Amino acid sequence: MTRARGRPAQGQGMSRDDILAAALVLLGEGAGQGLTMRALAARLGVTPMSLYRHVGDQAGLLRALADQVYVQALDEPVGLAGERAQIRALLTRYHQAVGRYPQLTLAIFATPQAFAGVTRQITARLTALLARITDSPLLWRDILVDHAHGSGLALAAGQAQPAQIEDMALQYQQALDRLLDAVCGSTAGSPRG
Amino acid sequence: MTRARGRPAQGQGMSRDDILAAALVLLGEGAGQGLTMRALAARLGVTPMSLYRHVGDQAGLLRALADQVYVQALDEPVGLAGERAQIRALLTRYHQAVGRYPQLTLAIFATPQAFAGVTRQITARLTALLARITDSPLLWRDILVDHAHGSGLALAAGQAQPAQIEDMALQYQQALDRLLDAVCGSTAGSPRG
DNA sequence: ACCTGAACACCGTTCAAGT
DNA sequence: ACCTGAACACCGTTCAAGT
Repeated sequence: MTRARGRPAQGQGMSRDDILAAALVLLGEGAGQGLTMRALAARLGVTPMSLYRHVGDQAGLLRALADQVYVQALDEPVGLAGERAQIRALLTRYHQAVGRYPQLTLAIFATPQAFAGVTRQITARLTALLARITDSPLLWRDILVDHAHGSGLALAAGQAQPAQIEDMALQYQQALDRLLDAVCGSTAGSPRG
Repeated sequence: MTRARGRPAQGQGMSRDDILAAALVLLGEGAGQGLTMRALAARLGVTPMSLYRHVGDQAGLLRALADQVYVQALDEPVGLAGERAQIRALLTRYHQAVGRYPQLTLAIFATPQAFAGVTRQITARLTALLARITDSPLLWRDILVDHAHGSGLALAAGQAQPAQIEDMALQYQQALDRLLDAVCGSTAGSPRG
């Protein structure tokens, strides 16, 4: 049951990915206030301190988790024509990630050092896409990202049941469509939006 | 220095308002990860347990703080004609409150039991106002509230300096105006928006 | 290199006093 | 009614081992 004291045998040590996977399971269970280093270590059958070699500290763990969770928003969708459709897909996937682990999103907001690099990639791509359909790409980028965060965090406050999550996703898409209408409508030169 | 052990003399005990005021000071200092019962008690020169008779538990404290901070959003503005102007004033004040103590907002999202009653009043008034200028008041209510939350919380992540806060307020107003354009524009029957 | 145990400085909260 | 001290079950993290 308890692990040997010294260096583990070849292939017996836990990997960084083992830690991240266990952390996501813990977050997925919506366990209490969420993720702690000690609870995570207990689930892995390991002392808390052994985590530090792999993830740095708690902020490092959160950052690694954010990277892993949010990177899926950047998945290339195949055969999606038009900036609007691509923006829609990008934000829908990002919102899905934010809403899937609201406790993680909350923890990241409370731990600025944990802000993921992949988030900057997402906003950069979003800005580039917006620049092609509006004169105010930065303004709309902030609006769309802030709205996605607020909508995703409402899941944390709502103690969302799995059934509600689908509803929330639909509601988000509705809201997003209205916002994209506004983005297109706000540009004089766009061909009918 | 240290307080007597028994019941304090007349008028010597701390009041609930003393606790809330000290908590806001603590939050305002952006102290570390924020508000703890023990740090709050230490600032009041009191043992942590003495707080519990006044505010219940930590969720109760957060709820009381949220009520006190967010209620200012409901201040009646004098001589503000038109639904749009009233919505603008309501949301601007709400966003100001959310952004003034982002740590509090974050803590409330993480503690759903702490959700303030005054928040429901704010959304109710917002819905009533929206119903008079759009066919989809609930959809736009969610969009506007989620956006205000996301924008306010960005302050927590950004470790905002006081100077930046003014900029953020201006940026929010710009964004809000665009969104209100969209609200008005989305209704066929409105007289030119 | 990778894990352990003990330790330090914290948490929120309950409970039995004390006046 | 209102505050205290001791206690319980937690936190994140450092440090000196152990293999």
